[in-house]
Amino acid sequence: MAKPPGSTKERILDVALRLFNERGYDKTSLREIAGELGITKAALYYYFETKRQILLELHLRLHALGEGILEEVGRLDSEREALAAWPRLVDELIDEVLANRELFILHQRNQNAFREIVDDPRHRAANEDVEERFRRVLQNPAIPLADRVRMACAMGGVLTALMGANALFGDDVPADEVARHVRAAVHDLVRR
Amino acid sequence: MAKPPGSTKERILDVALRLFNERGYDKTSLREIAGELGITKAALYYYFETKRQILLELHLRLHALGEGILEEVGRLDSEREALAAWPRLVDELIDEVLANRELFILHQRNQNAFREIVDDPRHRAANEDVEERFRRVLQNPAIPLADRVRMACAMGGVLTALMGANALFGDDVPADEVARHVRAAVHDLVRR
DNA sequence: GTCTATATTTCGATAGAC
DNA sequence: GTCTATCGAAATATAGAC
Repeated sequence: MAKPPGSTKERILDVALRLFNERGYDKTSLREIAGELGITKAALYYYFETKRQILLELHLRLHALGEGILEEVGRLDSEREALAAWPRLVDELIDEVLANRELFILHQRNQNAFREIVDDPRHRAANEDVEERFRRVLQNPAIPLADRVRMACAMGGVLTALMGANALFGDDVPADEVARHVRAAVHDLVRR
Repeated sequence: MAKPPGSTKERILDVALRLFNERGYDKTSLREIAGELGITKAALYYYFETKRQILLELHLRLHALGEGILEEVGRLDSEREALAAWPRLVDELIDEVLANRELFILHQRNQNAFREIVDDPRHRAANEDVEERFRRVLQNPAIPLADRVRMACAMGGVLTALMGANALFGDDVPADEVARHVRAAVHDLVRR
């Protein structure tokens, strides 16, 4: 499952991630990706069947990233458990966004593109349980709607403030300082 | 500036908005837009010079929407003024998102597409002062970073929870109830 | 594994009749 | 103001040599 980190396939994915974020998935051609790697477009087809597969593999990277946190989310059945766990889960989300900013930005900026891969069997297998787990919390009637809304707001706030940190607050603000404030802010949201 | 609400041009914009949200800007062809209106692709070019112009006009709709709120933001120079005004400004944002959900979703889901129009002179004229006004608040060193981060988190939370309300909390939750909880939640963020 | 060359499709945009 | 017909560009994807 974990590919050697210098392999051509991984280098393709790294370049694709960067270009998808710079120009958007639809406006990035395979020719451009290949060009940055010093190979030709045709060579990409040795590693990926279609352009979508490249996007899919990047999506699976995000999945792999969140497996630990999601497994925990899935076990939060009762109101008491969920409310107690959320501050810690939000902290983990913050850490992961900081460590994998590009990957999160890809998903934020290419939401329409990702709708193409939802039918792919590889995506379905990896995603069905994820959605199920999230539903167990955010659509759980045992938890008051007010608290579920606060959880969603916290997640949205974390993503907005961290992914757009430089654009929002200026290029000179230290990322760790922003992160510290985000942590404090959203903790006020999820802890009663 | 305000076009008759039943005119062909407005109907084109309405259909385009819907299709851009359903399939994404890049994957929506002019042929599809025309087809939904019962006209041909060539007829669209009587109203718009390019496909981008359609996206631009939709962007200007959002601008027109936020003029009132933005004018107020621009006047918030001091820390005291800004902190005092934010709860009310967040409330106005909530109202506008509720009243114009499709328009906000367009911008959330097609961030890459909008980067094509930043160079358009019509966009620059409308946008430069907007960014300037936001910078006056979110990049104002007179306001503690902690508070600016809270403001950004509040905005992100509002957008996430309201635009994704059905997907997040289920199709059966009443929108106004979600809005009420969002209001309460983000008020905890921006008021100290 | 990587190349050259090409097939195929689709799209944005234009010309000109009505 | 809307149409038919078409152009030209660019993209994904494939075939087959090396």
